[in-house]
Amino acid sequence: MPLGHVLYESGNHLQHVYFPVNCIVSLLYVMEDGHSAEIAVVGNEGIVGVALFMGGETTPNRGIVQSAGEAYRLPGKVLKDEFLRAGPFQHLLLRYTQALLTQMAQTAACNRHHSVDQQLCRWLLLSLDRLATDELVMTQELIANMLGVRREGVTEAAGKLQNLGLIHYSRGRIRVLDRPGLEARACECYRVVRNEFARLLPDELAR
Amino acid sequence: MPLGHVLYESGNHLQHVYFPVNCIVSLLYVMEDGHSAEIAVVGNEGIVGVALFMGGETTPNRGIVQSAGEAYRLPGKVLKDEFLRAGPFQHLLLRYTQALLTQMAQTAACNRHHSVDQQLCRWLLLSLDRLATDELVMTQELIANMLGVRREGVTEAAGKLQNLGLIHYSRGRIRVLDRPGLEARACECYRVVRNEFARLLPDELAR
DNA sequence: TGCCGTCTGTACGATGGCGCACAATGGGGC
DNA sequence: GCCCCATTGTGCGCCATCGTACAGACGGCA
Repeated sequence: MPLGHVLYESGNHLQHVYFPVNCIVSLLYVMEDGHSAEIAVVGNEGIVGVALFMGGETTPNRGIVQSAGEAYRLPGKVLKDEFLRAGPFQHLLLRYTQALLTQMAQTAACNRHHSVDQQLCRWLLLSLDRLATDELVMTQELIANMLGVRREGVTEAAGKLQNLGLIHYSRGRIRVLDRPGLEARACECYRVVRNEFARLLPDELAR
Repeated sequence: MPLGHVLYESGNHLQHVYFPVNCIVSLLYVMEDGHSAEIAVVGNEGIVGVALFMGGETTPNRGIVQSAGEAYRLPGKVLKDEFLRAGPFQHLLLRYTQALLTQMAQTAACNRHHSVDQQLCRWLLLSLDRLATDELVMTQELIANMLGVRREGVTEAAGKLQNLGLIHYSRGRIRVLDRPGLEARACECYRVVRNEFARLLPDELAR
């Protein structure tokens, strides 16, 4: 799964679902004028394509690989059959979907009230939680797309964080040096989402 | 269900689910500093308390009556038992939940990119779609809480709409005079949400 | 009829983010 | 080892929204 690969496009009927292993997938809404905003981010705790088992077949979003890596792909039909058996797997999928709901809700609130600085911290932490490393391969331009802000805004915010010694970055690589420091600067949204995932999916995160 | 009644509070375990008949319920996230933002709005097409059957029992949101009226209340256990029978009712609930996902996603994107003017139009239309009348009983102060903006911002935006002859309001009552005109001024977000609800819940809306 | 409290209108400086333009830097490819 | 281009840094004017403050206006109630 290379960086930037589009798993599905807004409105297209999904053929497969994906279980990220060591990659991250962003769910993005792309507006008519080309602006975009990240709705949620999915890593190995989750599944890309909940619309398949929820019954909608498609959603008005784009699924795009935000950090390269591997993922399992499963034909939609296989997943749907398994889902319909109404076993523990179904419950797991539903609990994950609720966690996703929370993440989206929090994104909405965060977009309304918090500064770019805070959102960048939240975003870095959420992404990092879904990877095994402390390094992200990602240009500021791409981060800006995700957050739905200007690239310059990200440059400025990231500059502050670097000056504070919280992160180090250069040409498309961001390394996190002080995680607790980042958390302290992030808004409550990060914590709310993290706690809700921990509550709903304790086993998944323990793996 | 009186105006302002809180159906559930952030983090509380839900005891019941509600099926609005002629009222509207807002799902609100309230921040630590007291600011708030509406996440989604539920009318007679939907159900309040999806967390119950999704398996989470609770969500970090508040459910509050935004327009007085009546609703059916069902003990959570009854709904859950029915849900577990995995019949058409389950499918309906899941499709509704997906529609809710779309509404939240669109709210997030809208909060990021659109002006107060546009969002007010979207909000009025979404609320109106969930009522039988063309009049909302709601002060600008409350609308501001929902949208997560200043009351003055709503006053200004509403003033423009009134000058254009699209709405008429006075002391807590808003009447919509020109619906197509409002739609024209609303951002794409309204249309996306409406279309998605129509696609996922054709029968519900036809009632 | 008159009062009072709620609701709406208006003003003003502050500020954060936007759009644009362009400079500086550094890494990979030749 | 050098060049080119992707990436990052910086500056500037603009505008929407914010916070605050206070003035009008309407309507229910005494």
